[in-house]
Amino acid sequence: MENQTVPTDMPTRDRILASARKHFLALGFQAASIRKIASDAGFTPGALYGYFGSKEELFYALADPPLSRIMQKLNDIENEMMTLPPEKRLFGMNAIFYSQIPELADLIFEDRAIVNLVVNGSKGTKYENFLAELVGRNIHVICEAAENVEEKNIRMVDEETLEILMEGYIATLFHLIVSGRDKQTVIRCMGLFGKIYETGILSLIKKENECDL
Amino acid sequence: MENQTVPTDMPTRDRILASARKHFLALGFQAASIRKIASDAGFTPGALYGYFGSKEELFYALADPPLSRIMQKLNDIENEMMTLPPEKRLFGMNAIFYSQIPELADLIFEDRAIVNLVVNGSKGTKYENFLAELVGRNIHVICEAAENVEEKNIRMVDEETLEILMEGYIATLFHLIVSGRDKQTVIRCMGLFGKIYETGILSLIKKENECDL
Amino acid sequence: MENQTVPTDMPTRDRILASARKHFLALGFQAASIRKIASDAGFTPGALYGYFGSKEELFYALADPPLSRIMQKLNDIENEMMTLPPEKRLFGMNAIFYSQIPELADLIFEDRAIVNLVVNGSKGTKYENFLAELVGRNIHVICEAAENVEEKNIRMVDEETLEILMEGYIATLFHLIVSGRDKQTVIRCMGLFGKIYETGILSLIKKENECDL
Amino acid sequence: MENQTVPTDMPTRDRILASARKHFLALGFQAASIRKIASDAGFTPGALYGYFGSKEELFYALADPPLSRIMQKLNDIENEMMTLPPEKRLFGMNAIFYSQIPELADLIFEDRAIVNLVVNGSKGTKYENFLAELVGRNIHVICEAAENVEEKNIRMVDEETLEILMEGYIATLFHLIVSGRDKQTVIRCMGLFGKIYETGILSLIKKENECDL
DNA sequence: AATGAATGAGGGTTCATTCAT
DNA sequence: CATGAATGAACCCTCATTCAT
Repeated sequence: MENQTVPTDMPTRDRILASARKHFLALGFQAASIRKIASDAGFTPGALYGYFGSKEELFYALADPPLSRIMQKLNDIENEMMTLPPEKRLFGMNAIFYSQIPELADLIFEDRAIVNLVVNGSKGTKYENFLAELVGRNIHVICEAAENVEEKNIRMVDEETLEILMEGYIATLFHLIVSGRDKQTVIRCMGLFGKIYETGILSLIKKENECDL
Repeated sequence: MENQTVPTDMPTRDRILASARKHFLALGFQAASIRKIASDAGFTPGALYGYFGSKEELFYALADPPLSRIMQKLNDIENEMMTLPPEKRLFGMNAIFYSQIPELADLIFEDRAIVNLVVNGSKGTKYENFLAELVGRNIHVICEAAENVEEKNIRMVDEETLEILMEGYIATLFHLIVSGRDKQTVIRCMGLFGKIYETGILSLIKKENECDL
Repeated sequence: MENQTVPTDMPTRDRILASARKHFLALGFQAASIRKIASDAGFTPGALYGYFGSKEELFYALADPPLSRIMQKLNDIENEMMTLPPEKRLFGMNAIFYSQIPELADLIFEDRAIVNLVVNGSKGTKYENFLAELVGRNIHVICEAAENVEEKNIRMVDEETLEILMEGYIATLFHLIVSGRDKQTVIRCMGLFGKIYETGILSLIKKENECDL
Repeated sequence: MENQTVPTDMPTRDRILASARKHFLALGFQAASIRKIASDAGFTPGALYGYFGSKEELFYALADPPLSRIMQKLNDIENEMMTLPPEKRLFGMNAIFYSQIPELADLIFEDRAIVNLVVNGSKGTKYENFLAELVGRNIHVICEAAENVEEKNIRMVDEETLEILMEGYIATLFHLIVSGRDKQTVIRCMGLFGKIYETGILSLIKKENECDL
C-alpha cells in the first residue's frame, strides 16, 4: 500500500474516501490504518478528522450510500410483495423477486466491492452482522406469508427449516455476488439459485405429502 | 472481556487455552489480544509464551486438532469416492457423501465453535482461505468426475456454473454448521441442501435437454 | 540516564537526535532504548516515530552524514592515488595519504564521537563491519599497487603479512582517533604511525633481501 | 542457535559452560540469552542458577580462568623486566618480551576465542574496558623505565606520544591475536609488529636528535 | 540437582485521536 | 483547510531471575 497513489485532482474529501476505500477493501475495517489512509490520500491523519469524526464514520461514509440504496430496493420489493393478497403471497413472492433481480443486480454492481466489504470486512462496525440481519428480515416476511397460505391441505416445511433454507439462499446469493464474477453471470445464477431452491423446496413439500422425508 | 473469568482449577495450559478460545471466538485472531487472553486466564503475558511460541501458535493449538480431524475425514470421503468407476462417479458421489454426513457432523460438532472461528475469524493465520481452498478442492474432484460421465446424451451444465453451484453448496453447508443449530437439525439440513441442489441441478439438466435455459 | 536532560529550546527532531546521540554513545546501538531516548528528550516513544522510521533509521540519521563525508574523502584520496603511474604507485601512495591527513582529520573531528560509535557500538546496524570493510578496501588497493611495482629486485612481504600490517595500521589509526586526544595530537600521531609502519616495512624488505626474516 | 547441540555426556556445569561459551562467543554478553543458553545445554533456565549466581557470574566462569592466566603471565613478564637495572630497563624490556612471546601466545591460544570475547563482546561486564586497562598498566611500566634511562643525551619522545604508541602496539597485537589466524602466523607477526614499532621509534629518536620531526 | 511455572520489567513499534497553529 | 506535533494506550514478544517442589 504505497504512499500517494490516489489522484490529486479531486476535492480533499473525495481523495480521502478513495484512499479509505482502497485500504478498507484490501484489509477490512479493523486492520486498515487511518494513518496510511491519510498518507495515501496525500494528507496527514488530522486532515481526515475535519471530514469524518472517526474511523467508523469514515467507513460509514463509504458503506452507507450503496448499502441504503440496496436496502431501499429490498424494501420496495418487500412492499410490492405486500400488495399481493395474503393467501397468494407465499407463492407469488418468487415471481416478484425474479422480476426485480436485474434492477437489484444493477444496484449491487454499482458498488459491488463495498457490498463485499460489508459482508466480509466490517467487523467492528454496525454492519458486522449485516447478513444475519438481512436473513432475519426475510425470514420474518416469509413466515408471515406462510401462515396465510390458502392451500391448507399441503403442510409447509416447518419454520426452522424455512429459516435455514432462507439463510442458505441468501448466504449463497451474497457469496455469488461477492465472488467477482461478471454481472450477467451473477444475474443468471441468482435466477438459477432461486429456481434450485424453489424446485428443491417444492419437491420437499410434495414428498412430505406423499410420505415422510 | 473482564479479567480472570476463566476457572482456576485447571492446569495453566488449559486455562490459557480456555481464555484464548473465548477471546478468539469473540474477536477473531487479529483483534484478540495476548495481554487480555493472559490476564483473563489469570497470568501475565510472559507465562503464555512458556506454553505457546506465538499468538499464531496459540491459535493453531486450538484450531489444528479439530480441523485436521475434519480434513482427514474429507480425505477419507474423497478416497471412497475414488473407488467408484470413473463413469459412475459423478452420480455416485452424492450417495457416498450423504452416508458420511452423520460421521462428518459428529466430527464437526466435537468443536463447532472452532470451525466457526476458522471460517469467520482466521484472517492473519494459515486458515484465512480455508473455505475457498475447500471449494477449490471439491471443484477439482467434481469436474474430473463430470468429464468421465457416461451418458453423453445429456449435456452437463457448463463448468463455471458447476463451480458456482459448488461454492454455493459448500458455503451454505458451512453457514449452516456454524449457525448454532443443534446437531440433529444440522444433519437433517445437510441432507436437505444436498437434495435441493441435486434436484435443482437435475431439473436444470432436463430443461437444458428440452430447450435452452 | 535520567529523564529530560536534553535542552528543551531546540526543535523536536534535534532534541531526539541529541538524546539518541547521548544514549547510543553511552550504550551502543543495541543496548540503547528507544523508550529512554524518547523520554530523555522529553517525549513519548511514539513522537520519535514521527521523525524516524525505526531505531536503525535513527541511528543512521546520526551516523550517515559524518560517515559518508569521511568515506567520500577516502574515495578522493584513493582516486588521487590512482592518478599516479602504476609502477610508482606503491611508494607514492604514502605521500598522498600524508598530505591529506589534516583534511581527513578535520573531517573526522567534526564528529569524532560518531566515528567512535560506528567503530565500537554499531553491532546490529549496517556499519557493524565498518572497520573490516575499510581494511578490505585498502588491502585491495595496495595489493594492486604492489603487483605493478617496478623494482623487481626487491621482494615484497607476502600478501598475508601485508594484510595483517594494514589491519594493524588501520586499527591503530582508529584506536587513536577514537581515543579522545586533541586534534593536533591525533594529526601528529597519524603521521607518526604512518612513518613507523613505513620505516618498519622498509626495514623488513631490506632484511628480506639480505637474509631471511 | 538450535536446541540441544551440546554433548550430553558431561557434568551439568560443563554442559552449561559449553553452551554459554557458544552463545557468548556468537552474540556477546549482552545479546546472549540465558534462556537459550540453558535450553541449548539441555536444561531449563533455573538449573543454571544452581551453578552460577547470575548471567554475569556465568560469563566470568568462562572468562576469568584464561584471562587470569594471561594476566599472571603478563605479571611474570613485568616482574622479569623489573629485575633489570632501572637504567637499562627501557631498552632491555623488548628483548624480554620477545623471548616470552611464544609462551604468551601458547597461553592465549589455549583459549583465544575467550580473549576475543573479552575484547569484543564484554560490554556490560567488568571486562568492558579490558584493553584500555591493559594499556594503562603497560604505559605505567614503560614510563617509569623511560624516566630512569641512562642516556640522558637522547631525548625520548614525550610521554603522551609514548602512551599513544603503546596503545597502538597493544591494540594491534590484540587485533592480530583475535583475527583468527593460525598460531605460527600470530607469533611471527607479534614479533614483526614489535620490530616495526621498535625500528620506527628508534628512527624517530634519531631524527629528533638530528633535527625536528 | 533440576524443573516448571511464573513474574515484572522492558524491548521496538503502531495505533486512533487531539489540538494549537 | 490542513498540518504537524504529540499523546497514551496498546500491540506482540523476550528478558533475567526467582522459587516451590
